[in-house]
Amino acid sequence: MSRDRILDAAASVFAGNGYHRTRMDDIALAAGVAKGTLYYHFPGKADLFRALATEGLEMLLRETKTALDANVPFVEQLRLVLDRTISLYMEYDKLAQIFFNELTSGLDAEVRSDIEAVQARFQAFLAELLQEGNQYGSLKVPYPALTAAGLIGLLDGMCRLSLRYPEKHTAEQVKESMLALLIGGLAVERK
Amino acid sequence: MSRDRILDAAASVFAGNGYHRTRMDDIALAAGVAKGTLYYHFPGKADLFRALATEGLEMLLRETKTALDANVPFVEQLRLVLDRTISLYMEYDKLAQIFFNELTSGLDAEVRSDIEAVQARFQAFLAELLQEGNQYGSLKVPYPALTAAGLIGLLDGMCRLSLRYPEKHTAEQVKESMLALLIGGLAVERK
DNA sequence: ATATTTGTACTGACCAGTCAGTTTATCAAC
DNA sequence: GTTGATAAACTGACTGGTCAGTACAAATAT
Repeated sequence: MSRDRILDAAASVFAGNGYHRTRMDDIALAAGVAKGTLYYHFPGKADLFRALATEGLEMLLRETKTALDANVPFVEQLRLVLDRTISLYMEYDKLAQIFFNELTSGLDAEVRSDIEAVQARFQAFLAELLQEGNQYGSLKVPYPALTAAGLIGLLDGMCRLSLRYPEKHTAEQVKESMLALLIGGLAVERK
Repeated sequence: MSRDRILDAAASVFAGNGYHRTRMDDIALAAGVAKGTLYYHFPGKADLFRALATEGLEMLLRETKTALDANVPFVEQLRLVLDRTISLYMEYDKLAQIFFNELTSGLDAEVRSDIEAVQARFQAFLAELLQEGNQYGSLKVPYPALTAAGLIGLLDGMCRLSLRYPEKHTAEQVKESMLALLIGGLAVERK
């Protein structure tokens, strides 16, 4: 099916150039398909992007959830989830940056809200995890939703730096830094 | 000078609509100035945006640096800096989101790199602060640059959520959550 | 005199989206 | 298994709107 070829091509072209700098003609070219075919499968550019983004984010959510292991302490669960998320981010680097960043800007409101909905589900998933940690007494997180949003940003910021200067910071260091921060904070001593 | 009026207007229009959805005519209208005047002062749209972004980020950097107080423990210094940064973010909310997010996407490479340079200076400033904390034995941060990048993302993520749902999360809660995380981490117990 | 500003009209590139038409699969009926 | 018919998939030249940037003569500061 050429619909898949289109999505694949769109992924790499969007990833390489960003939403606005990507022309429908580019995608058609990359997919080895006529421009009209794009519009046969998708109502328009925004919808194509939406399909791509939502499917990608769903995948991230699914993959991350499977990393959970209920037979393990909460802090360890958090570690597993972050580990998986960071790995996925690194693997689908360009695309990940679009999901986490480009969404904010420039898209028509209706399309954006769809994508934000999926993003919100990922955030809610993290928040819930933190909340459970609170209940089981393993964590002490005053505002889980806020913290979940922060975690995503934290992850994004670190991964982005690591991707920009791969020779300076490996994925392992990202995981290490993040975990250290989450578990014990930055300070040497507990007051 | 109408150059300032233009920058002011550009700030609010860019902030409201994002870079791509902002027309030069809009800015001219908002500034109460003829379109030609825009081009009298700035070579083009991208340059206008660049001027705005770099000046804004310079301001952030300057303001944040003045929040420092050398006669105070490092953890407290960190608190001061974050406090100031979060306050500024909240005050210039729309603009801040552009600085932190829109920059990544859609801009021509030459313009973007200018802005990224200023952003990098802010990041470097934070990294240096962390580094000093390490040396004085107050902090234990394995990779200051990485952590600094993460902190910016963390801050951005939390502030964004707080701005989207102001009734749910106040600026104070953002500061509180962030500090709690940075000082002690999420976990209840130290291993 | 020079620098700045205005107003309006214009140009030209760019690009999302269209559409009339062609090809390819599907499936019956003889 | 060939024919013919109907739909599904695909094509690519073309259109139309948008918008950055230009032109320029006249007005107004400085």
